[in-house]
Amino acid sequence: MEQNVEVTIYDIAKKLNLATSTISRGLKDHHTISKKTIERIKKTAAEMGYRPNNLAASLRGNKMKTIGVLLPTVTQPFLSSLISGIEIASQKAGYTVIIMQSHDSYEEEINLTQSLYDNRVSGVICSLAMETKDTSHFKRFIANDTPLVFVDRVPKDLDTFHVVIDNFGAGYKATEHLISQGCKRIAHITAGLEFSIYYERKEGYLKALKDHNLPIDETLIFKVNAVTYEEAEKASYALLNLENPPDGIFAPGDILGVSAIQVAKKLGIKVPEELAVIGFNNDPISHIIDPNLSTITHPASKMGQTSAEIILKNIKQSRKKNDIVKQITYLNTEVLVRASSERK
Amino acid sequence: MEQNVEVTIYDIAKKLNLATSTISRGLKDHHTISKKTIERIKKTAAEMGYRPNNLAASLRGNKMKTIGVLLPTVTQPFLSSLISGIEIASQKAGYTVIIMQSHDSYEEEINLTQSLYDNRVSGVICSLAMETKDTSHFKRFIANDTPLVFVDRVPKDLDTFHVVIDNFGAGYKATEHLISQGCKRIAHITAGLEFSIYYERKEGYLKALKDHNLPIDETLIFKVNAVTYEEAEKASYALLNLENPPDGIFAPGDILGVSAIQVAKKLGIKVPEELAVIGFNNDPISHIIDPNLSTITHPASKMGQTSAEIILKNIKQSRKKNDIVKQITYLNTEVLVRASSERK
DNA sequence: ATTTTTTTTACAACCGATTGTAAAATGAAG
DNA sequence: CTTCATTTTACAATCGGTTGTAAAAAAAAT
Repeated sequence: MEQNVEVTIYDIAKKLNLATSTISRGLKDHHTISKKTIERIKKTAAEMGYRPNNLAASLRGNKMKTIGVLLPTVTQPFLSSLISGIEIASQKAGYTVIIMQSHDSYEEEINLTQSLYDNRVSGVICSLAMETKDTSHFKRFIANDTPLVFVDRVPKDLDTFHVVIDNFGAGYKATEHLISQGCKRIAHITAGLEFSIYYERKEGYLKALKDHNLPIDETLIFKVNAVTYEEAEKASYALLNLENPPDGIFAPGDILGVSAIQVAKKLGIKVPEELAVIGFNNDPISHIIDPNLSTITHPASKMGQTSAEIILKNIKQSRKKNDIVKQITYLNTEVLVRASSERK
Repeated sequence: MEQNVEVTIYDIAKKLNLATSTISRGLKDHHTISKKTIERIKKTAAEMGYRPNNLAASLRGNKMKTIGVLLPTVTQPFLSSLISGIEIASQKAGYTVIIMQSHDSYEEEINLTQSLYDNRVSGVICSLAMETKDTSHFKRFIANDTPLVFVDRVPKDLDTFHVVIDNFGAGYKATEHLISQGCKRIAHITAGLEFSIYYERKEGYLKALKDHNLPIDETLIFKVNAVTYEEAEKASYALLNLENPPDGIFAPGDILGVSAIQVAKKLGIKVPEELAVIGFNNDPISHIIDPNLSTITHPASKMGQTSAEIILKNIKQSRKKNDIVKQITYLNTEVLVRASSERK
């Protein structure tokens, strides 16, 4: 019966009559080890079924080759694509990805932040929980020189790396598109806290109205408590049942936009003729709904890759403090015109 | 300027004039440490900003408190829900989750398997890549007594834990439902390798036809190379343009079902009157498409939680070999009847 | 053949916590 | 005041690599 013992570099050293340091260096092609020895080492290592122990290797540097990812949830299409992007970039660099879900809870976020720290991750990528206002639980990483990237939902008060889209600009573009289709009364659904992504999208919406000399009607702005189908439906009914209903809706999320279309259909309102709708994110549902939902593309996977690359780039130069105090990377978004807003 | 040095139990020991072993034990309420001392230790630990080092703690046991998760991708709704379930159960137990994507590649799966091993994870949850036939790259975990759970896409030749649904039964139920709605010529789309989930669903379909004395028509069975919209569309056109077209389609995935509805609409075929459709998974798109797609529920999050719980339960009893050689856990599925298949 | 240079290998401390065992301190019983 | 039991704390090895430095071996130069 084969003993279930792990092969270590000590075993290889013993077998080859070499020092463990030689094995360690040989395994990673250190220049001070002769090619012949390297070959011998690698050959026997393979024969003996040796597998490196990342734990032991990481202990000295006090950092795992791991990137911690802290998100509200993993089930939203945008966020799962984000993970995918992070994972692809990390995998390439030989880094591993740890995932944690805050479920949009501030409390959980704090705990998970500690857990990531306790695991001595090399870097952290985070999209903030809906509830989070205070971000002092991240300071430990900064003090520790652990690269920290906020993506999409970023804090406004922390000097770190941000990877975002121009939410204001996107809101502006979306609204402008509806205006270009002849909309005069454009409704908007909003969510979240002040200075959140939704806040900025709303600001873009307001600015576009102003720039095109359209009046701002507060009754056309509805705030939901969460971006769910239930809340979305509530919002849609509220807006479409107004005495003076809108002829366009800018929904800052595809769930909201899809819901608007569904409710419009139920109420016998023709989309896009009587109501033009544009969403946000380009989720799969946006091209399933009939008519297909116009939307703003949100480069999820790309944002993930970019975030991971920033982490990786800022890991190495250990010892010396990094000079970059804050860096905001903006990725491009586009208006994707589909049937729900296109008036020929 | 505050020095950026990590606080260790050595620092606490020095400050309190105690041995590091006392600190270590005190921190985890070991019974051999007096309550008074425990309190003192915890208090100063907190004051000094001590945070445990999981790396160091894990080195001795040679296992991180981490569960490795290896999936084809993380962006499919079913799989992201699976992750969510795994993550919730793990988080509760103080375990961390590492995610890796095989992108349905056998090669990548082998590499990632090694990477998980090198990270000394406590357990592995895997849904196999489409391509994978040989599963010897998992033997290392078994030899190592690292709990291994396959979920959804499981191998047929490895003695481990499986968490699955009854694909045969689900295929049978789906088909039977269509029959109950009066369908006589039921088409089926299939995919994947022999003995895959799709294979079993097809077997269920065939059995249902037989049991209801319906003829099996091979022209009504279409095989796609991948479960994508492009392939789905191809399949739908092929089936619906047949000389003798089907009056029902059992699609073993919602993408396939949605596509069938879309193509039917384009061809002017009425759903469900002329064509009843049922999908599989209960993805979000299934209740966005008009008419809503009937489907088979797939308890993704529950499967994830169950998998994680099996891992956790089988981690502890280290040393002694586990007696359980193989265990298959079946979770329930249900036929979710919606408009796409309901004929009043 | 001897010295210098370069290549190659060995030694040993170190990373931060865990844990078996021994020792010391305290309390109870005689 | 002993003696024995119990509680509490300390010592030191251990986990598996990494790495600075010293030493040995081989190659090149004189």
